[in-house]
Amino acid sequence: MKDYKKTCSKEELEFLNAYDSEKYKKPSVTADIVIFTMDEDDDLCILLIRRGGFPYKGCWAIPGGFLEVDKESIDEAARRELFEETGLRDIPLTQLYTFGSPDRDPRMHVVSVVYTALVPKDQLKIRAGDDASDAKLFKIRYENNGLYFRSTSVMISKEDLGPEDVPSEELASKDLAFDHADIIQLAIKRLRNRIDYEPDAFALLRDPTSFTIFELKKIHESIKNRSLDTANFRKAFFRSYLATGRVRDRNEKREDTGHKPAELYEFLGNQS
Amino acid sequence: MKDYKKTCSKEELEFLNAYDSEKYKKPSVTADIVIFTMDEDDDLCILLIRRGGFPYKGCWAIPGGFLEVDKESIDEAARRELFEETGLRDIPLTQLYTFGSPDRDPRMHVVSVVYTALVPKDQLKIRAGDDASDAKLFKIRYENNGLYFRSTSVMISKEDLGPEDVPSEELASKDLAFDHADIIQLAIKRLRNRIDYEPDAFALLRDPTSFTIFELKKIHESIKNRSLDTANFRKAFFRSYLATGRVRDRNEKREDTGHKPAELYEFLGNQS
DNA sequence: ACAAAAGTGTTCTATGTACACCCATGT
DNA sequence: ACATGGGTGTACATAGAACACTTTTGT
Repeated sequence: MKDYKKTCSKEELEFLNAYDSEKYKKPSVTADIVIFTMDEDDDLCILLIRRGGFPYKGCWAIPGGFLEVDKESIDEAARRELFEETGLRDIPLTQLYTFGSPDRDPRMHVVSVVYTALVPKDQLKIRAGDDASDAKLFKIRYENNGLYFRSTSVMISKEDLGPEDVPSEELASKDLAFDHADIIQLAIKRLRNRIDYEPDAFALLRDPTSFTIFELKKIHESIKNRSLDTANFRKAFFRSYLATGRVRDRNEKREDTGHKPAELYEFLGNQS
Repeated sequence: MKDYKKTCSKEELEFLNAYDSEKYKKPSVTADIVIFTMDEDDDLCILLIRRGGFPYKGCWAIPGGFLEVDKESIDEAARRELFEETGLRDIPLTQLYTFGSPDRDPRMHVVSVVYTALVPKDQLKIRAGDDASDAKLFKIRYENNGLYFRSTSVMISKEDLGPEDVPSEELASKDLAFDHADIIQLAIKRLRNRIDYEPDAFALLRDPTSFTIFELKKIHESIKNRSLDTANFRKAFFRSYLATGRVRDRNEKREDTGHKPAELYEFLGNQS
């Protein structure tokens, strides 16, 4: 693909060099990310950023930024945004959906390619970016058929403030910037559908190389927002992951837990 | 969303009116469509267009075009392209994926939002557009772990040429323009996954208001590229569609077919 | 002793798959 | 008579959900 100009005819090369790509009006393109994590209470959370400038100044929004034209793919732009916002690389990123109504942003026509990232507990160090005045984790809450967000008490920030310094904050869908409430709703829906047949949950473990079945179960429970049967979850785990070689039994136990020690497992990924 | 400027502060309104959206370089955005149909042999086909201009002049490509900025959403752009290419409106369109590598198009950085359309047999009247020199249906063929395309003998075109006038044409993935071979491969993969739990197959019926189980089965078979058991297909059909009210028994039979008359059914859609 | 989680077993039902078989029609 | 599809029934394996029960640890 990169060598197209080297292999094409002289006539075509002339056409390409004379081509004026600015003759048509273009939309702006952003890569945005819905970043999911588990907090200390084993609740599903998303990372939101308070907007420092217009439009929607002061509102909470999902992280994102403009595509650097001719320099990066949208996938790379999403990875770059994730790194700038969380300091994390090599996190599984999946494309969610692309939004492109002309009136999404009052400044101009913006096409947003949205990705979903699953970030492991504890590894997340939120960096409040230069253009963003604040960043916070919000628990996802479902109340009277609407979506709400409550900021987690334990916060990670630049100054490492204690829990007392960060008052709990409650957000409704309508308080979010742009169409980000719709985007988050879709991301949650997709995550819930995927969790039954994709190994997404492993990406949210504190340590995928050493975890118990109960820890994995808690992730499934908070994503599905309902409790699961222990026996049935184990059976499905053994069938789907241990028997297929995607998970290995470490033959070690998690001890000093206040209850019966649990077997530890290691996620090996999807390699053959 | 449209009334944002009416409800915001004077200060913000000044900001928005002074905002210069052209200060950053933007990519081009297109809406492209993978259009699936069944041909007379009950084989799965896609509609391809032969490119009349550079780049990839003379190569076959999926239909698509640039987003009209500030005028339409990408969904609307895809619907517009579908109408311009096939003359069909109100066809189910689902967003497939967004491609955005800088080197996809040798002219400039193009972000393509790709949609999948399922077009019913017979209703398709291909219009060779002004910028496209030719349009054809291609059967999808799987040979030695690669994807190939063979043009259907029976063709619909402006001049209504007979079958003899259109020689059969064989295409390999590498003969397609841009990264369209990858796009088509992904579209087929998604269609195959969806067919088991989404009512996509009904959209490919000659007449969704009057069809037999065998006709529906043939669509499933050509999408999955393998034959299915009659008894099992019926059972699944009764369970999934008749029992849930998404399909109605017409209490009529298809006759004069050279075999036992078959019961006719009507697809009612997904309304509650 | 008790809480908390670890871990095992049984039962019922729904689904997917394989396969054997008979039925009705036009040629 | 026969090809072609229409249509029914049985049998088996597996997956999911419900639930009862025992085990092992730290406090």
